[in-house]
Amino acid sequence: MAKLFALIDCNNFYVSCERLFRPELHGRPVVVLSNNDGCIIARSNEAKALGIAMATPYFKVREELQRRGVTVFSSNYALYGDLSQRVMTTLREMEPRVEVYSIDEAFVSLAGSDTCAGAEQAARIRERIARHVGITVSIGIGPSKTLAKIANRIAKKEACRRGIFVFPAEPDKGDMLLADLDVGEVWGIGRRSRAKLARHGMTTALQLKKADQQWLGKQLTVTGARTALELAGISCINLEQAPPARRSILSSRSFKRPVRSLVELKEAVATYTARAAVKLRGQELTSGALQVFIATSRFAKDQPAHADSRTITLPIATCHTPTLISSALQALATIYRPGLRYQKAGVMLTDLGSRGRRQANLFMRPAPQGPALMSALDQINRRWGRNTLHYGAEGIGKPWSMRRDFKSPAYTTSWQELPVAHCR
DNA sequence: TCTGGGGTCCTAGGACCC
DNA sequence: TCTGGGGTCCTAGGACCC
Repeated sequence: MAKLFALIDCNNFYVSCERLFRPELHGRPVVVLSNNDGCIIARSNEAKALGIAMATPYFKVREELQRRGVTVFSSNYALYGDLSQRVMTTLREMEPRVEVYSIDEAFVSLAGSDTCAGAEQAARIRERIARHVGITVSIGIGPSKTLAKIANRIAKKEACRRGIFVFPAEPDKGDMLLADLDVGEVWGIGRRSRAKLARHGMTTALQLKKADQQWLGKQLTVTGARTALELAGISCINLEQAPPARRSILSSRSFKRPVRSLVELKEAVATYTARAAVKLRGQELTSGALQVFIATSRFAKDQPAHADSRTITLPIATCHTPTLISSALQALATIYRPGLRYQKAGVMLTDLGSRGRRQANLFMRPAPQGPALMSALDQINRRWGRNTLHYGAEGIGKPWSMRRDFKSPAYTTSWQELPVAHCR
């Protein structure tokens, strides 16, 4: 059976989420910032038209945005995550084979449909998500995931496509599209690979498609060779309906302002560890090793730069927050250097295993009250809000915690912040 | 003052074993 | 006056994605 994929991608997703509750912002320029209000990571079409580039540092354009009447939001992941789930649920009601690829994208297998039937189904999906959730999506269809991605770009860019584009089956038509596409726009070809290919005179997707497989394997490893096959319509990347087991859990943040003292660094590391542990338990996992890292700013050229990390293997795989915090603080103490201006810290949990079957340690016994205590803590925080109960080690004032000056309310996930409709 | 966070996969190279 | 070869496992670093 011939393979056929659709890529469903939410348009300007974070901006669309914010606009759902601020309808007066339709037709106006809007941007959403990354954590710590660092960079611009989502733009409305109007903002794109003003020439605001993706990933621009906010502080560099703050005044310009103000002058041009651009509305600015801090990231509100509680809101985006919730709306993402609604989009995916709607999609699953219509399609049996769905791979959720990111917060705003999903692949669907249309194997067995011809492209015509596929396009009709895409129109129904698009209409239903708009009606049920209020989010507009674009849909690209192709014989491989990579071509579905390219089709999606075209669906989004060319208004005449009405949000849906099928990659043409006729080879010459397809090649014309690929000849027009910068190779750096192809899924899987990043900045480095693009530069490398350019050094060999290859700049378009069509050239990549026609490149010699062996040569590609040597230059870009097997992944690059696979991408070329995908461009030729030979599907090499399968639909992953069940998400693969997680291999690591990371919690890290930049600070609002540089941190010098070990005391504050300890608070931050304890906070991130506690947050990672909540994620760990949420997925019924334990961690066998933990890595702590700290770094100064990459951009402060006049300051001494330093970055270091330390990995600790835990005696027993665990999801017990106090155990993890004490290991993390131990690791931190070995890498901290006084006198530096640290900009960022993080904690990564690795060597993850499922909670049910973990290797015991002959010489140690897990704290008997641990699991019950952790689950009580998680329940209380789920019910009453994330910081209802927390560890003393996390600190109280947290003067280092990230900047979020323009955050919208948690409209859909907090009773206190529900929008209120006024009737007259 | 102010430049995100959370992931995965692949490869090279070292350690170690027989 | 010579320093094999094959295999596995682990880690660090590079590259990519959204």
